[in-house]
Amino acid sequence: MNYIAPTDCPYYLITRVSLTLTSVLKRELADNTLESVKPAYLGVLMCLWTDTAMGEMLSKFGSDDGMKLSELGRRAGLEPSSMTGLIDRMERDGLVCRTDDPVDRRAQKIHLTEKGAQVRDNVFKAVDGMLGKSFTGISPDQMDVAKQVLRQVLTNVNKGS
Amino acid sequence: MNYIAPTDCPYYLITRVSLTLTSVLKRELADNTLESVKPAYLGVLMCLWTDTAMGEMLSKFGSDDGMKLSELGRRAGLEPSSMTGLIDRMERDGLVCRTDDPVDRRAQKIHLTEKGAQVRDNVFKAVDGMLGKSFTGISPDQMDVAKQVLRQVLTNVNKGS
DNA sequence: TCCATATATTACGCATGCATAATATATGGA
DNA sequence: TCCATATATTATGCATGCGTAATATATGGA
Repeated sequence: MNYIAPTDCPYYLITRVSLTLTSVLKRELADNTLESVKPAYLGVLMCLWTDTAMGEMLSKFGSDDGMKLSELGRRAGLEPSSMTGLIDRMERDGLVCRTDDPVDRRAQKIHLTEKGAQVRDNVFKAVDGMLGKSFTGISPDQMDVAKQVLRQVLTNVNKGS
Repeated sequence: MNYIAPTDCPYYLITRVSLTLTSVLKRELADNTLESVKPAYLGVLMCLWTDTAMGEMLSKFGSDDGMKLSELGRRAGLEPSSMTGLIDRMERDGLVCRTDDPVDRRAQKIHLTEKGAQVRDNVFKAVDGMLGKSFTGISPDQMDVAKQVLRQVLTNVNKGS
């Protein structure tokens, strides 16, 4: 019969969990009055928050050089063509803004807006809430193995590129 | 600094692996001259193949009652509103067809076409290829733990619904 | 200086999924 | 029989990502 239960197929499990976690995150964000923050914004926001923190640590208060759209895409793991729409939506939702790169006229710099910087702590709360609710009943050891497996998949597939 | 490496965040890992596996599967399907089979079709096809096999085992050769669109959605884990477009595309690509349900005039029955039945073995080959390439270097024990973790997430989140 | 090549963005179309609302049909009582 | 409620599908719009092609700008030699 060759019948395979869906929950035995790793592909089914992973795609389903991915959608599920995104859905839970969306709810957590809404519960924290963060309707303007979509799950897909996380990668970009993390990069910009980290970058800003780095800048402050280096005593460059208020400098905010911004980050190139292409560099953001590389760090967040998204194709350039996916970035345009993403940054469009984030700009529409008031979290970031674009400026021309003063050095490279092909490029744009992406900056956090004041709002984009302020939502940081609440977004972390929402993410923690999502992870807490979703991963209850799972031991740290199990979690480690699971993460290792997922990392291995990324390594396997990216080996050729 | 509160900096978290992307590969330490389970959410990042899972969403990334989900996209990666889908991309690998798409390539495998293309390599097996199965351009008309999109990754998203898998769930529905599996249900219909299984159902047909069951029917044959019960000596109902050629009966093919088809399966209700709503029932397919339940089994594949998709919302009804996601099913319309999916079945539209599968019909466009020649893998299934709709007929009216003779018993329930609200419902439609979805049937495999001849092509939809024939691609079965090659689709299994493509899925096996995708899993093989993606999960090399992972022991059965690790795999079991990973699957258990993913199942637990689905259980945790669906508990309330 | 000038061209071939590389890089940064954007434009467009497609695939997938969800939520909400509309429509048609069933179904279980009053 | 008739209505309130439930179920099956579809229509619409949005979010997310990808691939390909077009456009603008950089850059490293000849």
